[in-house]
Amino acid sequence: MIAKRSIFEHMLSKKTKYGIKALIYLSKQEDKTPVQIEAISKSENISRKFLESILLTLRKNGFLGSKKGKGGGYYLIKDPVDIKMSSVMRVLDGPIAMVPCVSLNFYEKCDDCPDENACAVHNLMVEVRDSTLHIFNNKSLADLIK
Amino acid sequence: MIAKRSIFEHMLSKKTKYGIKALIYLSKQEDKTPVQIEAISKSENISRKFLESILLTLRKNGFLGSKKGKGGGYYLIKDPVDIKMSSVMRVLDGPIAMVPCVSLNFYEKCDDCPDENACAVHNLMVEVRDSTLHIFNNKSLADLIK
DNA sequence: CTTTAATCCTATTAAATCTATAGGATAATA
DNA sequence: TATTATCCTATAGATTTAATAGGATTAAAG
Repeated sequence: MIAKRSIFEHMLSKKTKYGIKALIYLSKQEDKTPVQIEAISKSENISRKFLESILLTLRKNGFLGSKKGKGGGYYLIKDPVDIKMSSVMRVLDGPIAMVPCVSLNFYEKCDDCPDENACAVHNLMVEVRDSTLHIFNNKSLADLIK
Repeated sequence: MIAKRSIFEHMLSKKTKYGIKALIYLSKQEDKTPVQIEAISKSENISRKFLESILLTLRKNGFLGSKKGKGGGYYLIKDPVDIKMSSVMRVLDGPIAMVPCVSLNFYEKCDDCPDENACAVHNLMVEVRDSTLHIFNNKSLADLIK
């Protein structure tokens, strides 16, 4: 009874998806009062501990600020307009797409491919990379919430 | 010493990549004489047994024909012009991208998401799906080899 | 100054998936 | 009948993702 997978199934890891949802949640807050993990977790149906690690990553990478102790929590420290989806996805990593030989930031040569300029698969994936990146580069958190 | 992954790393599984390479190899044959797995395996640096299972899948899905016994092997039974990349990728499955809730063919609801029309992540991924699918739908095996 | 509430941090487990291999069954050729 | 090659199913190994555990740290409140 396992549903067959589509070619689009795992572009977005749960980690990244949850991260974006948390960012959306935080950007909808009226003021910049810290919000507790628990609140976001419940509202968005995300495992408390898993979300904790995700928010930690977002904080360490300059998206969120935090406050410890009573009344503590997380809050956005960037303007949603300045948070590009591509940067969020890079930070939360998760394998989203394609082959390493096509990566701009973390290029890696394919073991099997002697000449990638002559590799038709490579060139196809470059095309997909560019179109996808174009979308993620031009979509901000602010765009997502409107 | 593990290289950090990019957001584009695993869009294309090795299975699919090898499958496309095999199809390209076969489409470059002069005549339709069967080619043995071994020959493709060596030429493209693909594990013999792994490739065997991939070719089997391609045959069962109408891309290849085969012949057993001496002088046997695989051969293309469709015109490269009629082999769309999207259909190859669907057949060889491999998790390529995105979230199941965005799949046209194998839709699946997200556990965490009560209303996906209101889900900003969902809508973002629909956009990426469409742009990627557009490329794969309009790229044939024939396009790849020229 | 003690209690309580929250994040911080590292490590580890569990589950899923992809990659690859094994080994024999089947079929075709010579 | 020997040889060559695909057919087929099962399984092992490796990698990655998802999730959990448990305590350390910090801050507020009384």
